[in-house]
Amino acid sequence: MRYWLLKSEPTSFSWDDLWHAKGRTTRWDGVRNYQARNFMREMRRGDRALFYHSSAEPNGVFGIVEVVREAYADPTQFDAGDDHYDAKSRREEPAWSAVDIRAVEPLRRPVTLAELRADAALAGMVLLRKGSRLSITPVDDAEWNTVLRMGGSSSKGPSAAR
DNA sequence: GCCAACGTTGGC
DNA sequence: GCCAACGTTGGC
Repeated sequence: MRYWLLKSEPTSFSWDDLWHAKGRTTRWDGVRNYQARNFMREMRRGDRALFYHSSAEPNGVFGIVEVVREAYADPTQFDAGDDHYDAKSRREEPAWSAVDIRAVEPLRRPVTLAELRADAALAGMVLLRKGSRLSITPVDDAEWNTVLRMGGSSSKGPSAAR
């Protein structure tokens, strides 16, 4: 199983929105960056991800989600009424993908961006790299365990997962 | 609101 | 193929 981090601006879709969504599940769509899209295509059912609020007060990780459906064609790319419509994308070969995710549990304490930056064990996190703007980034096992520990999560690390 | 960093677009 | 201009992201 691999780990990821998903960014969302809570003013458009928050951890709370996901927690109260039907089945605590949503389609993660609208990604229009190739690198992020490629990461999404690497996601496998059962992979877990940190749910991160950006452009928020505070910024930080609020919960844990699970991939419940692997990459498929993002329908918003074909919807002329959608903000994420892409006139150049062809149905025979869709440019953009979506996955479905389900909320697993909130962190007991959200872990703020400032706390992430302050922890030397997380210095290599893709999220924290200078200039990093990707909405989907990989998280390694050690980083995952560190963030969950900081957040007081009851979930265990890779060895005890599932 | 500012602005650094980055990705994309389009003229050449 | 180069690269300047532009738009977006996102922390501060």
